[in-house]
Amino acid sequence: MDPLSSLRSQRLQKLKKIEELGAQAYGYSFKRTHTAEEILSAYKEAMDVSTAGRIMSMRRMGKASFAHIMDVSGKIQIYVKQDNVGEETYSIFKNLDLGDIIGVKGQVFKTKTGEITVLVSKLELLAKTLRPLPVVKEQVKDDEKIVYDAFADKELRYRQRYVDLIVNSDVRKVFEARSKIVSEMRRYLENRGYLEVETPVLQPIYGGANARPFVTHHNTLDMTFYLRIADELYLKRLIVGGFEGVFEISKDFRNEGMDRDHNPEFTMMELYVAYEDYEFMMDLVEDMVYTISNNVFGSHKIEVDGKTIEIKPPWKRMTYMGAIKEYTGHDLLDKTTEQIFQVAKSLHIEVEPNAGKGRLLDEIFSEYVEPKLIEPTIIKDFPIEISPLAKKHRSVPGLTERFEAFVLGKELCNSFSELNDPIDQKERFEAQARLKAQGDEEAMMIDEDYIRALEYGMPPTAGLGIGIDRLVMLLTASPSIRDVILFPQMRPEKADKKDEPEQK
RNA sequence: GAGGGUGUAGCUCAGUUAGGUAGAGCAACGGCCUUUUAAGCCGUGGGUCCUGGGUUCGAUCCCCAGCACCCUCACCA
Repeated sequence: MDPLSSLRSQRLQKLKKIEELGAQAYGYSFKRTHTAEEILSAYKEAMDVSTAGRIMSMRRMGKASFAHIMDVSGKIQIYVKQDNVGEETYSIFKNLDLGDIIGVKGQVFKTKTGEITVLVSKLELLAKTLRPLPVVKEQVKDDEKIVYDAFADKELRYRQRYVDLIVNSDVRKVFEARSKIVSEMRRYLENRGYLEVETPVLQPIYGGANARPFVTHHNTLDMTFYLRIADELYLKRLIVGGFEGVFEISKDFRNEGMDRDHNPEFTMMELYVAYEDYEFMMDLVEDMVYTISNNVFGSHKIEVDGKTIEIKPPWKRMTYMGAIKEYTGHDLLDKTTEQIFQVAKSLHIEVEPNAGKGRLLDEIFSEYVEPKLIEPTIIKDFPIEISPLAKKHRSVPGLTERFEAFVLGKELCNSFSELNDPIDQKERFEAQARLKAQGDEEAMMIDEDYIRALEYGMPPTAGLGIGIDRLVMLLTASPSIRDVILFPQMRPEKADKKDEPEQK
């Protein structure tokens, strides 16, 4: 027998003993009067409480034992004494393991060492564990938590997030923060009167971003659908339809590489506001991120790698070309493709010989500018070639009214004055189609229905897309997207003999 | 896609300097123990050393291939 199943069978034995003692191993409900944290904060000598949680540590000394049980609020120590609970319950207790979930009733007291503890008078098993929990020990010293033998194997933590959440309390904090961030964002947008809507995930024509899609098939219609790569084109159809402020918070799917910043499915918030432009959106995004941070963390500073990032508006603003000039010394506005090509070469950027202007600029920008944008910075007026859905700049030819905000060298959001000229939009789509024909798998498809919608007239509109995962990474100082996604995408687990159901 | 790293007990890790099938702490099991607290004391059990090949009398270790995860770069928002 392998060791894991021997640990399991020991637990199965205990389960049997407990049942033989007439107790139930899997309860139906348990009425609590206090959470662990409430007991600590409401402490009064001899206060009666009823609380429940998972056994995280046990110190047994013959006929009396201490244990800590943990619920969502924290940990509380319990003291189980045979004289108090009776022999029968105590023998049940002796068959409990770390990880078991129990409910207890009793009076609160302070031990010699001053720890608030429940002196148990009644104990009920609510769920018996069959698998051993990773044993993590903690010691609190001068407010600093020292963790011994932390459950640290990232692969196991991501694959078995339930275990990670049980033993690594900071993990839950990240996801609680994530939930609050989304909820604060929703409230922020609703307070401004914008309407949350839902648009299709399954799309016959994908669009709104440059990315390769997931492909699927509908049986009854016998046709190909794509999982959306963006919500954009549907949301703007709603602006055509007369809504004046709509947003959607939802999953997008991109069939691309996975790394620290990319998960195949990720959460996006897109917002469209009629009669506004990108300048309006710059102010909005600054204020929104600042407000969310304040409301969730009570702070507008972020500590990362020993750096302190101030996110209070106003953020630094630069033009795209201005930023390239500042960080490379080259003024590329009004330059020809050939001239830009030469500059790229002189900057030691590898470029394909037939790369277009937009591509060249994008390479230079990504290489020389992006990594420098540590403090929150808004970069505006992007080249038209890489902005097929953005409105032409009102005064500078070749540019669009598009901006992105960067923090810690990474993009935080993407926004523009939306292109509402159907003829211009059609030409942009056609340019994309030519790129696609040349083999650019990420170029956009022509969406005739979207053009038709624009032909009915879309008011001037400001649009914004903000990646929720990356915003959460920023605000929680998480180094990997996998740390802010509960169940990140992983390669399938190898079939593990140990995990096969036992034959009985 | 390229390079590097890691993979040993349920968990965290040693180790095999030079090839002879392996150790610690915690957890588990048994005994003693009715206010302890990262680990009370004594004892016991527990391993396909990631997988598959090769070299060898013999491989956890050396060689080759593969898999998973991590890091860097590339691709990519």
